[in-house]
Amino acid sequence: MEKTANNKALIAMSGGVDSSVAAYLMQRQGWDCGGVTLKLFGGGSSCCSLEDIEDARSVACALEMPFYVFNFQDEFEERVIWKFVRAYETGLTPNPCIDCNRYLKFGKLMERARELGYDRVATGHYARIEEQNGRRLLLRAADNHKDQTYVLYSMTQEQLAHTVFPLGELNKSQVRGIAEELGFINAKKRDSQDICFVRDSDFGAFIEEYSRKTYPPGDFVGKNGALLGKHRGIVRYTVGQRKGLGLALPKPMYVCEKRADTNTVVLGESDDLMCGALDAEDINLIAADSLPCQTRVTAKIRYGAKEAAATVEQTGKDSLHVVFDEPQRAAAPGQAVVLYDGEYVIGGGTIIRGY
RNA sequence: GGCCCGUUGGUCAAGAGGUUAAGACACCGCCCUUUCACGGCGGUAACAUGGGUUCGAAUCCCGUACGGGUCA
Repeated sequence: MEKTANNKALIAMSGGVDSSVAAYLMQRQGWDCGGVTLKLFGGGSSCCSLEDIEDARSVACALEMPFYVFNFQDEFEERVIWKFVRAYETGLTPNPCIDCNRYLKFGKLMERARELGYDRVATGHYARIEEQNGRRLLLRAADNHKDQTYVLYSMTQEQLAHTVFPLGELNKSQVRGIAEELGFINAKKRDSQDICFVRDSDFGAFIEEYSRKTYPPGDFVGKNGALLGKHRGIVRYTVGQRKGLGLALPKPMYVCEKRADTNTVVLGESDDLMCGALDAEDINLIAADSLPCQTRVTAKIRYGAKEAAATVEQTGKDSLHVVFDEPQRAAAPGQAVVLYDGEYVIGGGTIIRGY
């Protein structure tokens, strides 16, 4: 086992309960802790408000640990927001949380932490890290319901080696219980949800405002090409979407495909969304350097999706082909597919197409 | 002009004398959720109009209005 460089850990504190309790637990486990809140976005959204920063500061203060605020707005804008906007423009459905973890929390933040002499970064994610034969493995949280490994699949060995997830063995009510016991100001604060940088959940409006472009109306067409109506701009839809289409049709209709080149949105019935296989690129493997052919896994194609049995094949250095035992609903290009072997995260990648 | 058909919530659309007047889409609320979605639960909301027939009419009959078709 490699030696820990030092016992200093920097805790990423959002101002919420989870990361606050994470800070407390790290301290209790004997780490020499500092707390930091990342200033990621300047707009008036739910993200990084002054109040959140003050909540985090208050907890850090109560725990008598140094507290910092890092201004990562430029990095966040380029690596998360613009990427998000460009993805929507090209008809993809991005997951900004994954990029935020990848580039900000375990990228830029970790880099800065180590410059400041902190060997580890801790966060309030519900996930576990284990070491086996010198390899760091990522495991699902003990609380399956809160498990967040889906948004962490991109972590590298280097990142895992310098990360601690103190909440991995706990469930949410235990965490809230600890926060209440300690009298944390945010013990009862509502869990975060929605995209942190988008106000009012209206991300279509956000994209238009942010990119200073408008996305023109186009056609809704059926599988057979029949014109079904007009859509309100391609960025406002995602594969699998049912609500908000504004069409009165005899059966519930869903977005099956977005064709950015023709500004067309293809609709179909629920069954038309099922797909038995998908291709993924930009992959990251955690459990091994590469996959043996035809690996049996369970796979998730959305954060909240249930895992499904599948067989995966690595088709290139950076690509995967996944075949599901049972067809899956609405695989959306741009979302991640994450592969599991029981509790262990094998890896994952970005879906580029489903069949 | 004659004849025929249609007119149900914001939209589409069931209903064929006794229904709490379906369902879908939309909208609102809640739940779920560190993405976008899906999903679950609940809510608002309609029988074009006047007059009959009937114990009882969205459902049957007549007139009016509007829409569509057809005939010279």
